[in-house]
Amino acid sequence: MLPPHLVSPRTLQRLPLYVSYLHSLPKDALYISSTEIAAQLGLHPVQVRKDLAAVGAQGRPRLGFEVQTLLRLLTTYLNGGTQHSAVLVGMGHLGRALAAHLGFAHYGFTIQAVFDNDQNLVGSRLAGYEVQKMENLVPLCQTLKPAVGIITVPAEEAQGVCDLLVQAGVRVIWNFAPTHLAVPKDVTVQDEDIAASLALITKQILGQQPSLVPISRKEESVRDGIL
Amino acid sequence: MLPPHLVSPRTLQRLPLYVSYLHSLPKDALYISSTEIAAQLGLHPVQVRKDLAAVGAQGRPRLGFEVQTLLRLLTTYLNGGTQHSAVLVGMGHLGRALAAHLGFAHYGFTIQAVFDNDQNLVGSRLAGYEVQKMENLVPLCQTLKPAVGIITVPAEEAQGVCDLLVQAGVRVIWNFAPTHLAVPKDVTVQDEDIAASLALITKQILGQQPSLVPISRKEESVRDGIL
DNA sequence: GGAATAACGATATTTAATTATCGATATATT
DNA sequence: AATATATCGATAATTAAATATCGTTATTCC
Repeated sequence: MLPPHLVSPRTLQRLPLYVSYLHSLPKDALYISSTEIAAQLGLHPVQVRKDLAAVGAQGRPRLGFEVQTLLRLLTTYLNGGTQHSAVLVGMGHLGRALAAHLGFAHYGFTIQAVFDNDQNLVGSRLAGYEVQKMENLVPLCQTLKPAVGIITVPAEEAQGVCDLLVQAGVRVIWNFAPTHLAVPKDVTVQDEDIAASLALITKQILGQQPSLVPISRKEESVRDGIL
Repeated sequence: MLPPHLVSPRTLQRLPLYVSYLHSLPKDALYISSTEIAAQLGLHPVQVRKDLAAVGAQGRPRLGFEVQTLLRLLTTYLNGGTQHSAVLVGMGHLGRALAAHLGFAHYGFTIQAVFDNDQNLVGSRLAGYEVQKMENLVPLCQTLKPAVGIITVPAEEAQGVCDLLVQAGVRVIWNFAPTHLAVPKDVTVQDEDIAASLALITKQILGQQPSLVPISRKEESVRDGIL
């Protein structure tokens, strides 16, 4: 019943994809098969079954998986049943987009405070949050104890902001600045590197790279049937 | 001399990381070793050497790799020596952030046109681009023939925009909307899924997932020495 | 009610990616 | 000039991920 304690990172990253696909299903759909999910998402049916098994889902022969049960399993697994707290530093366009987006609490995150060093922004309300001045960052974080610090400042300022967050006790950093951050080894940084994605895109354009979802000999016939 | 024609996706995604790290080096640094790069970026030295070898770099025993040569090899490999064209649809906060960001042409991309369906935005200049109305999308794309279509509209509108881009002949889609897009099989979609990243972040918080950069038995001593 | 079948779940195989090992080399040091 | 050593580059071993295979099951159709 309980999902195994170690789900591979690759599987983990696909889980939200299933959630979004399940949401797109007509309301009266009771069951969905791994075959169908795979065909729609361009994945391999066996991979889908393994991914779903990882969160403890079980299907029925000939029918597939119960949609609502599956959704529940996935979402509770993904946010661990609890809401996580975060602070966001840098209320430029990217920061505002993220703040508004994550504001949709169904991602399991709650933004507790947002910061910026622009005096014109400090004190104003953006995306529903009152922008705090940078001087408040360390003291506020020390009391709020956010689980994550989100960095959406220019590359040049990112390391400084990171240091402040670390100093304030934040141990997980989500870095959107296009630069590498040095942190103590008990702190983890997850880089959201657009350059890495661009690299893939570029190779897609040049057609020199294999597709991200490589088509195997066996699957070809299946995929041909999609469209 | 010429880089091998197939660089693995994982390697490809790390290349920009090396670029950014090399840029952060002091100007008078002539050589850099894979050992040092690995230590700073939290990677394995062998992996770094293999990655660099993939773009044709060669180092010197005891010294490492010539910084400037390495940078040149990486950047020319990454953008294939040419500039790529793109159009961007959706000039909300995310769209503006991307437009401004990619405007820095050193990513090898040129944004040819930006679109939005908000009449208040159409005609205005944002991030240096004059916002076009949606009606212009298909005809403009047919003449401009952009290599990539970037989608930064709300999830509900993404499929419609995607269909228009496909109709206009765009064959590579970079999708920032949190939804899965259905496309003909000669079109590739790269999803920039924030939910997938969030999934990793959440597991980081819960401490249930292995680190993204797992620490091997052998490397532990090296990493301990970083800080 | 019985046969046909679509889909599951478990196991095995294959492929990709990472990490380890080690000889060769060129620089620095004595 | 000789020696010690840091680093490379190549190959081998390991680990992780994806895909294939196949027996089982429960539904549907006859």
